[in-house]
Amino acid sequence: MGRKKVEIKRIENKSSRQVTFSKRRNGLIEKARQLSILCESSIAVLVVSGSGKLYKSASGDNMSKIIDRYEIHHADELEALDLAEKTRNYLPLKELLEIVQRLAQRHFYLPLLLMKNTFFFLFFWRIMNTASLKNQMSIMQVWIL
Amino acid sequence: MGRKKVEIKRIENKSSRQVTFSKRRNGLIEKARQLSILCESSIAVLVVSGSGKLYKSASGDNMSKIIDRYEIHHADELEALDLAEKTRNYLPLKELLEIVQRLAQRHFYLPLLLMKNTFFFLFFWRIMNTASLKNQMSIMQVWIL
DNA sequence: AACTATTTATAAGA
DNA sequence: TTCTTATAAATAGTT
Repeated sequence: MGRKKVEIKRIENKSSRQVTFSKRRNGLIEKARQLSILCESSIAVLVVSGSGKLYKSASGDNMSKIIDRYEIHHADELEALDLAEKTRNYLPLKELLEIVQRLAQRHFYLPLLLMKNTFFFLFFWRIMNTASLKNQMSIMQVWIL
Repeated sequence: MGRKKVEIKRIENKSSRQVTFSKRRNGLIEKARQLSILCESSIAVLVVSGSGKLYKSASGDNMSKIIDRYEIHHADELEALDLAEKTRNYLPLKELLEIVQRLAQRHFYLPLLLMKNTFFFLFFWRIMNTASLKNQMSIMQVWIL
């Protein structure tokens, strides 16, 4: 799609890498916009450059809603919902914590679990060094006012 | 890029819309993969079809990390960081709650705020009927064990 | 699911 | 950089 065929591998020259990044990033976002309109769909594109700068686009719906949709469809969420099902039968706290810890290795937060007349929030904070993760995990019970 | 030039507007014919959706969706994800490799970047693409089916791709890094990066860069997060700045000076709880409530209309959760030697989690649960949102919002102080 | 005429994207050059 | 243009790549309509 240019004067020469390019191999898909890291572009070593920094300035051509930057030029290509800019061109193709715009191209990608434009393609997303077109697909969104042509086929009535919602599309989120998140691009993080090598230097950490973020470029984003959301077409058809806003970013938060598209990401929410992702979270809902996420396989691990299904696991969490299954967990919610189990907890309705008063899963022992120990087992609950083990499942949470497994999920915690991948996610920032976990969804609300509704048990009897009480909401439980399972949450944790993922830190750079996960060694002390276990100690930073908590389960909190919240009563609806 | 085909036998005829197409206008960028909703394709009315359902079956050609589906065919185009499939072709262009694959094209988009392939473009994302290429950009990721050529320019050493991380790219997430989330596509929600008209019927609600989700298609996703993450290149260069995993989806959770890219979305985390988005959350960090998110404008509202800047607002939250600004909030964190303010709270270092012990913003009255009432004002804090008002800001949280504003943010709460758009987001499921809010980031960790680090204040003094304590972590505060600001969080809420967004429900279908947001009428009673205020009552379901909480601020919790968590001590690192 | 392939094919191919065309349009579109873009690599290199100006 | 921004614009141009030759060429590769994507894809619309067809089979």
